[in-house]
Amino acid sequence: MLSKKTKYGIKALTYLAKQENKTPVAIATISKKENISLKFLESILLTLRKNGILGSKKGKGGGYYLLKEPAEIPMTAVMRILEGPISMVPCVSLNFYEKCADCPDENTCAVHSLMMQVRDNTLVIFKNTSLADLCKF
Amino acid sequence: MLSKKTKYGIKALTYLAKQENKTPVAIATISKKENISLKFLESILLTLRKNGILGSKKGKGGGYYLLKEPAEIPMTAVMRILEGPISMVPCVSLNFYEKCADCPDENTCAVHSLMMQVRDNTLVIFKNTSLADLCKF
DNA sequence: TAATATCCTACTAAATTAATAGGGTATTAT
DNA sequence: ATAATACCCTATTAATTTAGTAGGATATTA
Repeated sequence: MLSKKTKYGIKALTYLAKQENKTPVAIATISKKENISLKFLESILLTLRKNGILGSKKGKGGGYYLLKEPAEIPMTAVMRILEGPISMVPCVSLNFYEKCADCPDENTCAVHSLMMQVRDNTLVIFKNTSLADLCKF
Repeated sequence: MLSKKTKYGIKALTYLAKQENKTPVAIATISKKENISLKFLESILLTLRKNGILGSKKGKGGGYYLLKEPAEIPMTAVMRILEGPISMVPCVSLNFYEKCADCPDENTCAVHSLMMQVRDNTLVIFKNTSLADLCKF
Protein backbone atom coordinates (compact mmCIF):
# COMPACT_ATOMS: atom_id res chain seq x y z
CA MET A 1 0.00 0.00 0.00
CA LEU A 2 1.10 3.52 -0.81
CA SER A 3 1.73 5.55 2.34
CA LYS A 4 -0.12 8.80 2.95
CA LYS A 5 3.27 10.46 2.97
CA THR A 6 3.92 9.51 -0.65
CA LYS A 7 0.35 10.21 -1.71
CA TYR A 8 0.41 13.70 -0.19
CA GLY A 9 3.88 14.31 -1.57
CA ILE A 10 2.80 13.52 -5.12
CA LYS A 11 -0.27 15.71 -4.75
CA ALA A 12 1.81 18.60 -3.47
CA LEU A 13 4.36 18.21 -6.26
CA THR A 14 1.60 18.14 -8.84
CA TYR A 15 0.15 21.28 -7.33
CA LEU A 16 3.51 23.02 -7.61
CA ALA A 17 4.03 21.77 -11.14
CA LYS A 18 0.73 23.31 -12.16
CA GLN A 19 1.81 26.80 -11.04
CA GLU A 20 2.35 29.12 -13.94
CA ASN A 21 5.32 31.00 -12.60
CA LYS A 22 8.02 29.79 -10.24
CA THR A 23 7.22 32.00 -7.28
CA PRO A 24 7.25 30.07 -3.98
CA VAL A 25 4.00 28.61 -2.70
CA ALA A 26 3.44 28.51 1.07
CA ILE A 27 2.92 25.15 2.76
CA ALA A 28 -0.33 26.49 4.21
CA THR A 29 -1.69 27.15 0.73
CA ILE A 30 -0.99 23.61 -0.50
CA SER A 31 -2.26 22.21 2.79
CA LYS A 32 -5.63 23.90 2.33
CA LYS A 33 -6.04 23.24 -1.37
CA GLU A 34 -5.13 19.58 -1.16
CA ASN A 35 -6.65 18.78 2.25
CA ILE A 36 -3.39 17.74 3.85
CA SER A 37 -2.45 18.19 7.52
CA LEU A 38 -0.17 21.25 7.65
CA LYS A 39 2.48 19.81 9.92
CA PHE A 40 2.60 16.48 8.13
CA LEU A 41 2.95 18.22 4.79
CA GLU A 42 5.70 20.38 6.25
CA SER A 43 7.83 17.32 6.97
CA ILE A 44 7.12 15.84 3.56
CA LEU A 45 8.17 18.97 1.68
CA LEU A 46 11.27 19.20 3.85
CA THR A 47 12.25 15.69 2.75
CA LEU A 48 11.71 16.60 -0.89
CA ARG A 49 13.87 19.67 -0.47
CA LYS A 50 16.67 17.74 1.22
CA ASN A 51 16.61 15.33 -1.69
CA GLY A 52 16.99 17.96 -4.36
CA ILE A 53 13.47 18.03 -5.73
CA LEU A 54 12.30 21.27 -4.18
CA GLY A 55 13.80 24.62 -3.35
CA SER A 56 12.51 26.89 -0.60
CA LYS A 57 12.45 30.48 0.44
CA LYS A 58 12.02 31.65 4.01
CA GLY A 59 10.17 34.64 5.37
CA LYS A 60 7.23 36.59 4.05
CA GLY A 61 6.36 35.65 0.50
CA GLY A 62 8.36 32.46 0.95
CA GLY A 63 7.42 28.87 0.28
CA TYR A 64 8.40 25.93 -1.87
CA TYR A 65 9.05 25.66 -5.60
CA LEU A 66 10.29 23.02 -8.03
CA LEU A 67 14.02 23.04 -8.75
CA LYS A 68 13.62 21.44 -12.17
CA GLU A 69 11.09 21.42 -14.96
CA PRO A 70 8.22 19.00 -14.22
CA ALA A 71 9.16 17.00 -17.32
CA GLU A 72 12.60 16.44 -15.82
CA ILE A 73 11.28 14.84 -12.64
CA PRO A 74 10.55 11.12 -13.11
CA MET A 75 8.29 9.28 -10.70
CA THR A 76 11.09 6.84 -9.90
CA ALA A 77 12.88 9.64 -8.06
CA VAL A 78 9.79 10.76 -6.18
CA MET A 79 8.81 7.22 -5.20
CA ARG A 80 12.27 6.31 -3.96
CA ILE A 81 12.55 9.43 -1.84
CA LEU A 82 9.11 9.21 -0.27
CA GLU A 83 8.13 5.55 -0.38
CA GLY A 84 11.53 3.88 -0.45
CA PRO A 85 12.01 0.76 -2.56
CA ILE A 86 9.86 0.30 -5.63
CA SER A 87 10.05 -3.47 -5.38
CA MET A 88 7.79 -5.42 -3.04
CA VAL A 89 10.63 -7.39 -1.44
CA PRO A 90 14.05 -6.08 -0.38
CA CYS A 91 15.86 -8.95 -2.09
CA VAL A 92 14.64 -7.62 -5.45
CA SER A 93 15.36 -3.97 -4.81
CA LEU A 94 17.91 -2.17 -6.96
CA ASN A 95 18.43 0.78 -4.63
CA PHE A 96 17.55 -0.72 -1.24
CA TYR A 97 18.78 -4.31 -1.57
CA GLU A 98 18.71 -6.62 1.45
CA LYS A 99 19.11 -10.38 1.65
CA CYS A 100 16.20 -12.40 3.04
CA ALA A 101 16.99 -14.09 6.34
CA ASP A 102 14.96 -17.21 5.58
CA CYS A 103 15.86 -17.73 1.94
CA PRO A 104 18.89 -19.95 1.18
CA ASP A 105 19.03 -19.18 -2.56
CA GLU A 106 17.50 -16.20 -4.32
CA ASN A 107 17.90 -17.68 -7.76
CA THR A 108 15.58 -20.57 -7.02
CA CYS A 109 13.11 -18.59 -4.89
CA ALA A 110 9.65 -18.34 -6.42
CA VAL A 111 8.76 -15.15 -4.57
CA HIS A 112 11.97 -13.53 -5.74
CA SER A 113 11.36 -14.39 -9.38
CA LEU A 114 7.73 -13.29 -9.35
CA MET A 115 8.47 -10.00 -7.63
CA MET A 116 11.30 -9.34 -10.04
CA GLN A 117 8.78 -9.32 -12.87
CA VAL A 118 6.46 -6.99 -10.98
CA ARG A 119 9.31 -4.63 -10.18
CA ASP A 120 10.49 -4.49 -13.79
CA ASN A 121 7.02 -3.61 -14.99
CA THR A 122 6.36 -1.01 -12.33
CA LEU A 123 9.77 0.51 -12.88
CA VAL A 124 9.04 1.10 -16.56
CA ILE A 125 5.88 2.99 -15.69
CA PHE A 126 7.55 5.17 -13.06
CA LYS A 127 10.54 5.82 -15.31
CA ASN A 128 8.37 6.92 -18.19
CA THR A 129 6.05 9.07 -16.13
CA SER A 130 7.21 12.55 -15.16
CA LEU A 131 5.57 15.14 -12.99
CA ALA A 132 4.55 16.89 -16.19
CA ASP A 133 2.65 13.79 -17.26
CA LEU A 134 0.74 13.75 -13.97
CA CYS A 135 -0.44 17.30 -14.59
CA LYS A 136 -2.28 16.17 -17.72
CA PHE A 137 -4.89 14.29 -15.72
CA MET B 1 6.00 -4.02 0.74
CA LEU B 2 4.94 -7.63 0.64
CA SER B 3 4.04 -8.91 4.10
CA LYS B 4 5.81 -11.90 5.59
CA LYS B 5 2.43 -13.57 5.69
CA THR B 6 2.09 -13.46 1.91
CA LYS B 7 5.71 -14.32 1.33
CA TYR B 8 5.52 -17.38 3.57
CA GLY B 9 2.17 -18.34 2.08
CA ILE B 10 3.54 -18.35 -1.45
CA LYS B 11 6.56 -20.35 -0.36
CA ALA B 12 4.37 -22.92 1.36
CA LEU B 13 2.06 -23.19 -1.65
CA THR B 14 5.01 -23.66 -3.97
CA TYR B 15 6.34 -26.36 -1.67
CA LEU B 16 3.00 -28.17 -1.83
CA ALA B 17 2.78 -27.74 -5.58
CA LYS B 18 6.14 -29.42 -5.97
CA GLN B 19 4.95 -32.59 -4.20
CA GLU B 20 4.63 -35.49 -6.56
CA ASN B 21 1.54 -37.07 -5.07
CA LYS B 22 -1.30 -35.41 -3.26
CA THR B 23 -0.76 -36.90 0.18
CA PRO B 24 -1.05 -34.30 2.95
CA VAL B 25 2.10 -32.54 4.14
CA ALA B 26 2.36 -31.63 7.83
CA ILE B 27 2.75 -27.96 8.78
CA ALA B 28 5.87 -28.89 10.74
CA THR B 29 7.49 -30.28 7.59
CA ILE B 30 6.91 -27.11 5.57
CA SER B 31 7.92 -24.99 8.55
CA LYS B 32 11.31 -26.68 8.74
CA LYS B 33 12.02 -26.87 5.03
CA GLU B 34 11.11 -23.25 4.36
CA ASN B 35 12.35 -21.71 7.61
CA ILE B 36 8.98 -20.39 8.68
CA SER B 37 7.74 -20.05 12.27
CA LEU B 38 5.45 -23.03 12.89
CA LYS B 39 2.63 -21.16 14.57
CA PHE B 40 2.67 -18.31 12.10
CA LEU B 41 2.58 -20.74 9.20
CA GLU B 42 -0.29 -22.57 10.87
CA SER B 43 -2.47 -19.46 10.73
CA ILE B 44 -1.48 -18.74 7.14
CA LEU B 45 -2.39 -22.24 5.93
CA LEU B 46 -5.66 -22.01 7.84
CA THR B 47 -6.52 -18.86 5.90
CA LEU B 48 -5.70 -20.55 2.62
CA ARG B 49 -7.90 -23.50 3.55
CA LYS B 50 -10.82 -21.26 4.52
CA ASN B 51 -10.52 -19.55 1.16
CA GLY B 52 -10.69 -22.71 -0.88
CA ILE B 53 -7.06 -23.02 -1.90
CA LEU B 54 -6.02 -25.82 0.43
CA GLY B 55 -7.62 -28.95 1.86
CA SER B 56 -6.56 -30.52 5.12
CA LYS B 57 -6.59 -33.81 6.92
CA LYS B 58 -6.45 -34.16 10.69
CA GLY B 59 -4.68 -36.73 12.84
CA LYS B 60 -1.64 -38.86 12.22
CA GLY B 61 -0.49 -38.72 8.62
CA GLY B 62 -2.52 -35.55 8.22
CA GLY B 63 -1.53 -32.17 6.83
CA TYR B 64 -2.35 -29.81 4.01
CA TYR B 65 -2.71 -30.37 0.28
CA LEU B 66 -3.73 -28.36 -2.78
CA LEU B 67 -7.39 -28.59 -3.77
CA LYS B 68 -6.71 -27.79 -7.43
CA GLU B 69 -3.96 -28.35 -9.93
CA PRO B 70 -1.14 -25.78 -9.53
CA ALA B 71 -1.82 -24.55 -13.06
CA GLU B 72 -5.38 -23.71 -12.02
CA ILE B 73 -4.30 -21.41 -9.17
CA PRO B 74 -3.52 -17.89 -10.40
CA MET B 75 -1.45 -15.54 -8.27
CA THR B 76 -4.29 -13.01 -8.27
CA ALA B 77 -6.23 -15.35 -6.01
CA VAL B 78 -3.32 -15.99 -3.67
CA MET B 79 -2.41 -12.31 -3.42
CA ARG B 80 -5.94 -11.19 -2.72
CA ILE B 81 -6.43 -13.76 0.02
CA LEU B 82 -3.11 -13.17 1.78
CA GLU B 83 -2.12 -9.60 0.94
CA GLY B 84 -5.47 -8.01 0.20
CA PRO B 85 -5.78 -5.44 -2.59
CA ILE B 86 -3.36 -5.66 -5.50
CA SER B 87 -3.54 -1.92 -6.13
CA MET B 88 -1.46 0.52 -4.11
CA VAL B 89 -4.39 2.79 -3.23
CA PRO B 90 -7.90 1.72 -2.19
CA CYS B 91 -9.54 4.12 -4.67
CA VAL B 92 -8.07 2.08 -7.53
CA SER B 93 -8.86 -1.35 -6.14
CA LEU B 94 -11.24 -3.61 -8.04
CA ASN B 95 -11.98 -5.97 -5.16
CA PHE B 96 -11.37 -3.73 -2.14
CA TYR B 97 -12.54 -0.31 -3.36
CA GLU B 98 -12.71 2.62 -0.94
CA LYS B 99 -13.08 6.32 -1.62
CA CYS B 100 -10.28 8.63 -0.49
CA ALA B 101 -11.30 11.02 2.29
CA ASP B 102 -9.18 13.90 1.01
CA CYS B 103 -9.78 13.59 -2.73
CA PRO B 104 -12.67 15.56 -4.21
CA ASP B 105 -12.54 13.98 -7.67
CA GLU B 106 -10.91 10.69 -8.59
CA ASN B 107 -11.00 11.37 -12.29
CA THR B 108 -8.71 14.36 -12.03
CA CYS B 109 -6.45 12.92 -9.30
CA ALA B 110 -2.87 12.37 -10.45
CA VAL B 111 -2.19 9.67 -7.87
CA HIS B 112 -5.31 7.80 -8.91
CA SER B 113 -4.39 7.82 -12.58
CA LEU B 114 -0.79 6.79 -12.00
CA MET B 115 -1.71 3.96 -9.66
CA MET B 116 -4.34 2.75 -12.08
CA GLN B 117 -1.58 2.11 -14.61
CA VAL B 118 0.55 0.29 -12.06
CA ARG B 119 -2.38 -1.86 -10.99
CA ASP B 120 -3.27 -2.82 -14.55
CA ASN B 121 0.28 -3.91 -15.23
CA THR B 122 0.70 -5.84 -12.01
CA LEU B 123 -2.67 -7.47 -12.49
CA VAL B 124 -1.65 -8.88 -15.85
CA ILE B 125 1.41 -10.48 -14.32
CA PHE B 126 -0.48 -12.03 -11.42
CA LYS B 127 -3.28 -13.20 -13.71
CA ASN B 128 -0.91 -14.90 -16.07
CA THR B 129 1.24 -16.50 -13.41
CA SER B 130 -0.02 -19.68 -11.80
CA LEU B 131 1.42 -21.71 -8.97
CA ALA B 132 2.68 -24.12 -11.62
CA ASP B 133 4.69 -21.29 -13.19
CA LEU B 134 6.32 -20.51 -9.84
CA CYS B 135 7.55 -24.09 -9.58
CA LYS B 136 9.63 -23.65 -12.72
CA PHE B 137 12.07 -21.34 -10.98
C1' DT C 1 11.59 45.50 14.30
C1' DA C 2 7.45 43.02 13.76
C1' DA C 3 5.27 39.78 10.95
C1' DT C 4 5.82 35.82 8.15
C1' DA C 5 7.08 31.29 6.86
C1' DT C 6 10.42 27.75 6.62
C1' DC C 7 13.60 24.71 9.58
C1' DC C 8 14.33 21.07 12.73
C1' DT C 9 14.15 17.76 16.53
C1' DA C 10 11.57 15.13 19.34
C1' DC C 11 7.62 12.98 20.77
C1' DT C 12 3.15 10.46 20.78
C1' DA C 13 -0.81 7.97 19.11
C1' DA C 14 -2.74 4.76 16.11
C1' DA C 15 -2.60 1.05 13.14
C1' DT C 16 -0.63 -2.91 11.22
C1' DT C 17 2.21 -6.89 11.20
C1' DA C 18 4.45 -10.79 13.17
C1' DA C 19 4.51 -14.01 16.31
C1' DT C 20 3.10 -16.74 20.53
C1' DA C 21 0.21 -19.29 23.81
C1' DG C 22 -2.66 -22.80 24.89
C1' DG C 23 -6.22 -25.67 24.83
C1' DG C 24 -9.82 -28.18 21.61
C1' DT C 25 -10.96 -31.67 18.06
C1' DA C 26 -10.55 -35.24 14.69
C1' DT C 27 -7.89 -39.23 12.93
C1' DT C 28 -4.93 -43.12 12.88
C1' DA C 29 -2.14 -46.93 14.55
C1' DT C 30 -1.46 -50.11 17.99
C1' DA D 1 -10.07 -48.53 23.69
C1' DT D 2 -6.44 -45.34 23.86
C1' DA D 3 -2.33 -42.93 23.05
C1' DA D 4 -0.05 -40.31 19.77
C1' DT D 5 -0.45 -37.21 16.09
C1' DA D 6 -1.60 -33.07 13.74
C1' DC D 7 -4.88 -29.75 12.47
C1' DC D 8 -8.42 -26.16 14.58
C1' DC D 9 -9.35 -21.86 16.71
C1' DT D 10 -9.36 -17.75 19.68
C1' DA D 11 -6.98 -14.58 22.18
C1' DT D 12 -3.05 -12.06 23.42
C1' DT D 13 1.34 -9.81 23.04
C1' DA D 14 5.45 -7.74 20.94
C1' DA D 15 7.51 -5.24 17.41
C1' DT D 16 7.41 -2.18 13.76
C1' DT D 17 5.71 1.31 10.87
C1' DT D 18 2.86 5.12 9.85
C1' DA D 19 0.60 9.35 10.78
C1' DG D 20 0.33 13.20 13.05
C1' DT D 21 1.60 16.81 16.80
C1' DA D 22 4.33 20.19 19.58
C1' DG D 23 7.13 23.84 19.99
C1' DG D 24 10.66 26.65 19.42
C1' DA D 25 14.81 28.32 16.19
C1' DT D 26 16.05 30.74 12.11
C1' DA D 27 15.86 33.53 8.07
C1' DT D 28 13.50 37.07 5.21
C1' DT D 29 10.75 40.87 4.00
C1' DA D 30 8.02 45.02 4.53
